[in-house]
Amino acid sequence: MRTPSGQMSTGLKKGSWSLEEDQKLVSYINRYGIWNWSHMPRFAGLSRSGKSCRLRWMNYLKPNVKRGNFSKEEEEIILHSHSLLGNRWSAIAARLPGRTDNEIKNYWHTHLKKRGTYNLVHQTTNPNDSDISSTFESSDIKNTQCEQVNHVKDIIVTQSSMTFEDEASSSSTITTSSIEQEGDIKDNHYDIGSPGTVEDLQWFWNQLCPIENLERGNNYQDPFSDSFFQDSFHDSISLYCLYNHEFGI
DNA sequence: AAAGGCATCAACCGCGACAGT
DNA sequence: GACTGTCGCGGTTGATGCCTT
Repeated sequence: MRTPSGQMSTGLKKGSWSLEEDQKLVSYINRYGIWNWSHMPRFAGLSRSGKSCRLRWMNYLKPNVKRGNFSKEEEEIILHSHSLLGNRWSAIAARLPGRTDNEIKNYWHTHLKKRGTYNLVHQTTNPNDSDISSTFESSDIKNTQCEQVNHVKDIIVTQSSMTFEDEASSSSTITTSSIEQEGDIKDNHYDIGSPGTVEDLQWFWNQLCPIENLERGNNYQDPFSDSFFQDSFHDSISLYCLYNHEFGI
């Protein structure tokens, strides 16, 4: 890792953090909390930039930061999320409690990037795992599910206003005119509830992921274009919530 | 054992978004 | 609207350890 590279011209230290610096930062934050990253280092007795302190805290010192190897489940979530969100590491990190965007980004570049897609991993590491793929054995089921996803797409595309609350929260709130017409809505909001289990999300991701859909064959229509996913508005969890509401999956 | 290449990952940097003045 | 300060994000760097020759 980076070695302590002495003092900058500004008098700020760069490079790896020492144990003493870590202790200073942790004890200061535990005592006074985080109030201003720019000014905090001086009060904490650190010759570091605010940015450096923030990064150190967020990626290493924060109590709930999870260390160690990624589990298989985490790996799959990263692959799925990346197929949907691209290099939006913070958004991906939001799906993995305890993991930081930096850690996920590093893990992607060092372990997952070369694998390409979730499907490749799924096939190579779970040759006998048929729980998800078996869902698509019947073309009728495929078509029905594809139609359902398309229905969700249509709703989204035709909405003039639609907002999602913080995806990390346990519930999502949607404001849409068509849902309001169909559901029991109060105050123009519809509480969808929990997005569901990991398995539910995996299934839904399978529905949405354009790369996987293409790999399933020409008769399986890609419900969304690539450009659709480039819009950060169309978050996968939120889409799943909407789908869940529409079809009660 | 030594040298060179490669992989890993903590940390840095630049930029954009946002809020306050 | 312009300016300034702060924060967060994503891309990149570079020191270290491991592996191969």
